[in-house]
Amino acid sequence: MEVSEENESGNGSGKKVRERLLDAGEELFCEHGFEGASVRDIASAAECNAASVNYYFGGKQQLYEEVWRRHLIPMRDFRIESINKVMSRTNGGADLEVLLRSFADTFVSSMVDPDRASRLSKLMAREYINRHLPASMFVDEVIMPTLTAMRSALVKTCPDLDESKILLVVFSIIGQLVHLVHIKTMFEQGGDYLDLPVFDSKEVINHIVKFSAAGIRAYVEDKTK
Amino acid sequence: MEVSEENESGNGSGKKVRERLLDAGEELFCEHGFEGASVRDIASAAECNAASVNYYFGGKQQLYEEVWRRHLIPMRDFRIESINKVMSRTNGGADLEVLLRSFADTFVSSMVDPDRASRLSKLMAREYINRHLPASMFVDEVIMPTLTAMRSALVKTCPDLDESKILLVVFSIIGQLVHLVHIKTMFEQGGDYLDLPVFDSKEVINHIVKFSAAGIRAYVEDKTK
DNA sequence: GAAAAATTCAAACGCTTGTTTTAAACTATT
DNA sequence: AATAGTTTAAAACAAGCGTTTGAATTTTTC
Repeated sequence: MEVSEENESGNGSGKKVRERLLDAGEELFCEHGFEGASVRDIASAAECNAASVNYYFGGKQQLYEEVWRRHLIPMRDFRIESINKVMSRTNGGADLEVLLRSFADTFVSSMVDPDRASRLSKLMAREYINRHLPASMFVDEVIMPTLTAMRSALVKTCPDLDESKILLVVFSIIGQLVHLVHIKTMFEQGGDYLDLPVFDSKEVINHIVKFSAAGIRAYVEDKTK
Repeated sequence: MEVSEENESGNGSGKKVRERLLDAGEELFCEHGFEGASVRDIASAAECNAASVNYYFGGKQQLYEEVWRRHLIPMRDFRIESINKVMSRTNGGADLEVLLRSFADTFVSSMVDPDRASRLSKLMAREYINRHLPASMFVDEVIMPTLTAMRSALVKTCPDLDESKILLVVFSIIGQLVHLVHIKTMFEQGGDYLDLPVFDSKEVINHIVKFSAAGIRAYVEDKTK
């Protein structure tokens, strides 16, 4: 009845069921969301029985949380590291545009592993809007670290930016990025949006950087006057 | 077996079932989304039998579309009218901030009827991300008219703004507004986001106006140089 | 007022969902 | 080889979904 604790030693070739379930769960949760991915679909993608989800994780919800847990800390570290890299490269007085582009890039492809690069960002964009993780988990591990890292980077980059406005500024940037990811997902999943102009992600990110930099400087100029 | 066509004369006091279903459907779809609102819940909110949904509308999907259809044209007209009002008040050379504020206000409370003011905007923010209407309906009746009205208003307000950038600019504005509505909804629906800063809608709209105006002017200045 | 049509309602249908059960199969230890 | 512990798998379960049915009721029509 109890799961052994020493089954993390993958023997190289064929992964064990628990890990296959995590992989399949990640794939299907990212693609179809929490409700959209059924336990049976996940199990059959992992080539195992549906009951295994409950055997290994105790339920669908816990599998979902476990899928996140695998990537939360690497994601957070990757993000902070990427921000720090920008900050150190320019000795604190970093270029605002460079900072914003770095943040946008890591947001849209928020994993080190390029295979699941854009996958997790879809899941995150969903999670921003339809919460399925415990609030504490998403807020503590994703939102707050992001906010904190961006806050300190922004005050260094724009010393004249009022601290009370940083939250709003980050809100605008994330709002645009989430929207971009959703539209990307929408187009990928098909549907006939033929009369709608196509979005090129690189072009949109260029725009978000420029647009947001100008928006931020509007507040900076307020203070310098 | 056929529905009579002359039951639109509400006799003042108690509405007929068909209309009660539309009202209840609107309420529950807005609050819990398409999948989140069950036919049985809607029927019991409308104080009628669940089978009536199929009797009057042919199914849940058609009820959902009918809920939209009731408000799409008024919504579109209200929006365009609101934009036109701004444009005429300033004889074409409208203030960019005034235009943006008007658009943001009508987006967040996109109905004439103040009772369902913020309700429909929730539904629309959902629909931007999880499509349940036929693509043609949402694109033709919501996205395209919005885009067209904003495009022409923007070219009048900012003659030096490159037309190719307008789509991106509108994308940014809508991304921020959708994000605002979702966060508003999130907070209203509870959950313990106590350590997260509270958003004041008026303050956020003020910010979006200022932030976006600066973002737009970044492109204008490009061209004037 | 009777016949016809429109509407309401409870019940059931067929399907999918997440989860539990139960027994068989495998794996390692003694 | 026997045994105990772990893992798999098919089947069943209970609950929810949208929808259909068919009979009862109300309303309209003649």
